[in-house]
Amino acid sequence: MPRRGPMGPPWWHHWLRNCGCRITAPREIILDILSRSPGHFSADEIFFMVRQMYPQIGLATVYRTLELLSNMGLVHKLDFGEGKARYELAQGPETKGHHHHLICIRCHKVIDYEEISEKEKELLKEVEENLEKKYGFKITDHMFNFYGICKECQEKGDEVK
Amino acid sequence: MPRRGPMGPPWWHHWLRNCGCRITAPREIILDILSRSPGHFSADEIFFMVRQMYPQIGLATVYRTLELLSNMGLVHKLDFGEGKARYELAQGPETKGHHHHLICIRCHKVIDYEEISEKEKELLKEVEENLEKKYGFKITDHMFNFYGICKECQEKGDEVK
DNA sequence: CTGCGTGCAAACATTTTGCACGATG
DNA sequence: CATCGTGCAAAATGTTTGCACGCAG
Repeated sequence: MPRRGPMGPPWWHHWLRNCGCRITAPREIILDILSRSPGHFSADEIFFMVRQMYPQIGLATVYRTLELLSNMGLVHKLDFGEGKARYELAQGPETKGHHHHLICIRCHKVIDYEEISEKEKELLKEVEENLEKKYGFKITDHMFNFYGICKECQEKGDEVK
Repeated sequence: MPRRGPMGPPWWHHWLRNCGCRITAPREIILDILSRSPGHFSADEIFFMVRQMYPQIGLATVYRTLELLSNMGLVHKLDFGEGKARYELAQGPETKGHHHHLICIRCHKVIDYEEISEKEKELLKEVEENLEKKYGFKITDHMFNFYGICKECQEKGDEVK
């Protein structure tokens, strides 16, 4: 069921092979679902989505696959302070390639924003290059979070109890 | 034991009062410790540090206090993918006010970096103002993470197993 | 045919919660 | 002196692991 181009294997096959990993149904289905679903999903949300196409899957496999993909840099493991991780595709043909969030520290609402100016893009590239040089890192991705209090929570006042 | 200025109460008293919270020994000690310890600490690391000054403290109180401080925006709850949260002071007289991390997706090593150019500072301020206007958020903090593969892990090759 | 990957269930770790007592303002 | 906050222990939750079977390469 993975969506493919006019023909040939899905784009992620070379990622898996390059890492010495086998191509299996659970991996294909998880990647397929992530690649066509924008947003951040918890492991059990992914579990339920995958189960609809592949009912015999186990939750442990979902966790193992997500960790694998995360170690490959294909998937981004996120934490918004809810006590469980969330995941999103980090790399892919249709990925915009940046993950910028506005997170409310009271209600944990998350807003994705996409706006990014040319100036920012340039500066970002510069910063990444400096970091790579200085620390010997091979940077594959980034995530910018802004924390604050959302409109609704501001209206509730400053009491924190 | 909290370190105070020449006289008068520690700087965080007004934060607590402003939120309608009482000033108690556990809260004072946790804030005191965080404010003089740079770095990111897990709940139980903080628990052990606090216990040395205040042995009767319970781990639950540490969690409750950290959540409180996090909701106030005084403390930053971080997740580097280790399966437990880490905390650091977000606001305070000596806080540099930015939390920028370089995170290895293989070994989860975290490098804090402090370098930030004037150009970046300006742009950041601009971006924050735009976001506040556009989404009605009151931004209190931010965190920038760059993900990649550290020098050591690069040497181990691409196999991810 | 040789491992690697999977499903299941049990184990683990961290974090949260209920309750009765004690401290704060 | 009325609550709010705390300590303890138990519970809940999310995530990891051990093992035997099955499939990819």
